[in-house]
Amino acid sequence: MQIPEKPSLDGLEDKWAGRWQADGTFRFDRSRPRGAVYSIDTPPPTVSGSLHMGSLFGYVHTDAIARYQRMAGREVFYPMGWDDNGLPTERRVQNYFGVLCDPSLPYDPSFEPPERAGDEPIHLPRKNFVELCLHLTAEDEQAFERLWRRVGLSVDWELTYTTIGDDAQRVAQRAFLRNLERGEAYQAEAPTLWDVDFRTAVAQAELEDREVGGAYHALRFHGLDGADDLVIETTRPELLPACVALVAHPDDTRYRHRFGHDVRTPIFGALVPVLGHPLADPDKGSGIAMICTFGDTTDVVWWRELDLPTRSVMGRDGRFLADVPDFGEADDAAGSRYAELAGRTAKQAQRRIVEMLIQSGELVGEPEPITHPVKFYERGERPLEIVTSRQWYIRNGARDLERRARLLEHGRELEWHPAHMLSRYESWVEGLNTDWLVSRQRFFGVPFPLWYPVRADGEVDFDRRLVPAEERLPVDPSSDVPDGFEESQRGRPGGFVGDPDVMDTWATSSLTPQIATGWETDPDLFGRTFPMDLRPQGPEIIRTWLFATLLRSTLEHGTLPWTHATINGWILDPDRKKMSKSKGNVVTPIGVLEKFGSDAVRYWALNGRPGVDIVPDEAQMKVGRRLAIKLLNASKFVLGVLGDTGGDRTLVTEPIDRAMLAELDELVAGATEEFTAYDYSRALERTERFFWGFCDDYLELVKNRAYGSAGDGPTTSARATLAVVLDALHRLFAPHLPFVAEEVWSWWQSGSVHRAAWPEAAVEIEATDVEVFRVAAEVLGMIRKAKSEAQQSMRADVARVTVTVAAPRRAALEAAAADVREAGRVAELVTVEGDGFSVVVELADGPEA
RNA sequence: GGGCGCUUAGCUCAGCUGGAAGAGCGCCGCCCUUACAAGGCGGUGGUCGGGGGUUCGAGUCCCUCAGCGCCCA
Repeated sequence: MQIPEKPSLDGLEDKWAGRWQADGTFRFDRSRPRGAVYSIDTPPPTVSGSLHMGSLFGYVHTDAIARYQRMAGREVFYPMGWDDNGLPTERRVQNYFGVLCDPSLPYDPSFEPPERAGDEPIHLPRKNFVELCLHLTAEDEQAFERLWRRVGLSVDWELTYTTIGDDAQRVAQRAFLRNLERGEAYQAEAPTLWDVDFRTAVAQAELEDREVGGAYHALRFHGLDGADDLVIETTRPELLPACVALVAHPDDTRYRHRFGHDVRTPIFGALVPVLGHPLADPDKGSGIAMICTFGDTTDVVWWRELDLPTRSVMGRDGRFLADVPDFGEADDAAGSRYAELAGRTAKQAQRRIVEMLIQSGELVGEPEPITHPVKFYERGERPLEIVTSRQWYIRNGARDLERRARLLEHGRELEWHPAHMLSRYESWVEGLNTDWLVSRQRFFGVPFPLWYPVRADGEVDFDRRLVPAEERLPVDPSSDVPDGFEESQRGRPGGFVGDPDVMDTWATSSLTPQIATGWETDPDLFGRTFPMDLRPQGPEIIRTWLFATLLRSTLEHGTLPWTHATINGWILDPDRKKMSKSKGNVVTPIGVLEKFGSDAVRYWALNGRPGVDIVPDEAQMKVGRRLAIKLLNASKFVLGVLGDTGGDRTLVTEPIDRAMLAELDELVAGATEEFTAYDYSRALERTERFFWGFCDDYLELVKNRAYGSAGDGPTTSARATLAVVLDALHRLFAPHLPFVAEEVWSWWQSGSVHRAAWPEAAVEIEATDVEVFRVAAEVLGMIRKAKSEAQQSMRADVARVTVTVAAPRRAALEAAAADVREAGRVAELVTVEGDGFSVVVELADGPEA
C-alpha cells in the first residue's frame, strides 16, 4: 500500500489518462455476445466548431453512464467520430486560408496553402480545396481528442471515424443506393429553397424564421373592359415581373365575381388571372395577393395547386436573370423595363421598381413599414429565395401518411430521457411538409455515387442513371468512371457526366450507427453492437440528427437504431442566454479544467439533470474540487487505520457498524436504480450525501475504536466496516470522478477501478437497526452544537450528556454509547426514556447548554 | 396561433407515487481537532409565481392567470 504524504489532485489527469491508454482499459472486447454489450452512438462533434462548455456537458453525462455500464458488467462499445464533413469546415477553410473553391479548375498537385488569408481570395480546384479541408480538420480532431482525454471520456480511441472518411463515404453511398433501389430516394426538378450566398439548396430542417423589417407596398392592377382596378399589397414588389396570378379567398365576396377574369399588371402590362384559393387570407392587407414564381413557399403551393405557368426572375446568385421573362400579351416596352432590373439583387431591384411604380402612378399611397417572419438558412445571412432546380430527395413521411404514422410509432418505442423530449420529435414529424432534400451544391461532402449518360444530341439524360456496384464504393463520379466507359467520354455525346452534387451532411451523420458498427463490412462486429443501446445528443438536433438516423434505420433495417436516447439541456451563459458561437458568449473549458481539475468540472456537469439547462458555475466546480480532495484525505485516513483488516462483512459485529453497512446497502441500491434509469445526477447526489455523513459522523464516531481503544473485536469490526465502505465508495464515485477514484483505488487495490465490479447491496442485513448510527450521529451533532455555541473547541471535555428519548431509539443509542462518548469527549452519557427527543449537554468548563 | 418545460432561501437548484419545507453556495459565529485550514463545526435564511378547486391533509393532483425559455406552424 502506497499512500502519498500529502495527497493532491494535481497531475492526476495526465497520470491516469496516460495509464488508461497504455493499458487499453477501455478497449472494446469484441468477443463478448450482444447481450453483454452496451453500445453508444456517440455524437461526432463538429470539429470546426469551437470547443466550449456545451461540447463538454453532454459528453460527460454519457461518459458517466458508460462507466457505470462497464462496471455493471456490460462490455461498453464507445466509439468517437469527428464530423468534419460539410459547410462549417468549408467556411472555416475559406476564412483560414483565404481561398474559394472553383470546381471548374483542374487539380494542382503542387499547390501549397498560404500561412494565412491574403487580401484577395485564391481560387482553388475542388480537389485542392478538399485537401485543405482534410488538413485543417486533422488538426482540429487532435485538439478535440486531447480535450476529451483530459476530461476523462472512457472512449475506445481505436474506434474513431470521420464523417468524410472512406468508411463513412462507403456507408453513405451504399445506403443511398439502397434507398434509390427501393424507391425511397428520388430526383425531382422542383422549386427549392435556396441560399444565394452559399448557392445551395436548403432542407426544411435547416430553416429558421427571423423577424425582419419590411414594408407593405400597395400596387394597382388594372381591370379590363371597364372593370375596377384591384389593389394588392406585397412586401416584395420587386417580384412583380414574376407575377402569374392574383389570388383571394374563395368565399371573399369582394373578389368572387372577378375569379376567372384577367387583370393587367402594373409596369409590365402582363395579363394575369384572378383566382380563388383557401390559403389566401381575407384579413391580410386588401385580402387579395399576387402570386409570383416564387416569393415564398405559399407561392409554390398556389403555383402547384392552381396549375400556373412559371415566370422566373431570380437567379441562383441572388440577382435578377438577364433573360426577359415571357410576359405574354404585354406592351412592347415591358422587355426594356425588365432590362433595368436584370443583374440587380433583390434589394436593388426593389428600390428601382418602386421608383418605376411611383413614376407610373401605380403605387398607391406610401409603403407601410412592418416586421414579419422571413425564412433563412440557419447559417445564412440573406433571406432564402426559391429557385427551380434538380435535387435528390429521400421519402420521410412528409407526403405519405402511412410512413409518417410508422415513424411516429417508432419514436414512441424509443426510450427518451427525459421522457418529455418525445414531444419535440412528434411535433417535428407531424409538421413535415416536404421530403428530405439531401443534395447540396457544395464541395466538401460525400458525392452522389452516380453518373448520367449523355445522349447523342449532347443533352444529359437524367432519367437513366449509371450506378456503380457496391463493391466499388466509395466512388467520386467527378474523377471515377462508370463501368463500360472511359475517362475520355466524360461530357461527350454518347458518354457520361458525374452527378455534380454532394450529400447533405445529415445524410452521412444519419448513419453513424452503421458507420461505427461496421455495417456490411464487419458483420461480426455489427451483430454484437447493432441496434445500439444509447443515442446521447442535444435537443436542438432532434429534428435533424435523431430523426434522420431513425428514418435511415427504419428504411434500411426496419428497426430502431437504438433503444435509449438521452437528451441533454442547454448550456446557458450567466444571463441565461443560450451559449453559441454566433452570440460570442462561449466559454472554453480549458481554463476551468486547469483551474479546478477535470473531476471538479465533471462534478459541475453531472449536477445538470437529464434534459435540464445549466449555467457554467465556478462555485459548483469549487464544490466538486473540494469533494475530490475530501475523497483523497478520507481515503488516506481510513487506509491508515485499517492495518491488515480487510473488507470482510463477517467481522462486522458492533451494532453501529452494522447500521453503517445497512446505510451503505441502501445507498448502493438507490444509486444502482438511478443509474439504471439514466439519472446519473441523482446517483451522484445520493453518493455525495452519504459520503459527507460518513466523514463527518461515522468516521468521527469510530475513529478512536478503529485506532484500537476498545479491544480486538470492536476494533476489527470498525476497521472491517471502514474497508467495506471505502471500497464501495471508490467504486460508486468512479463514474463521476474517474481520476480521483482511480488514484485512491490504486493505493490499495489492483487493476483499474473502472474495470472493477459495481457494488451490490448485500441481501442479508437481517433486522439491522439503522437507528443505531442515525441517533448516534444526531447526538454527536448536538454535542458539537453545544461546543460551538459555547465558543469552545471540539476537543473540549463534556461532563455529562443527558438524552431523553423514546424506548426504541434509547436502546439504539445505548448500543453506540461508547463511540458517542469517545467522539464527543463525554465523561458521562445518561439516557432517559421519555417522549420526544431532547439532549442536554453539560460542558466540563462552562455553562450548561 | 399550437405544444413542451420552468417559476421553491440572497444565488444555483433538489424535493418521484400528496403525510411536519431540503442541499450546496453566500452570509454570520466558532474551532490551528495527529485525514483534511485552498480545511472543519455550528448558526441565519422560504405566504414553494398569483388566484381558485379536489382532499382529513397540497410545493406535490386538477382548473385558471401571469412571467421566462425552447420547439413547431
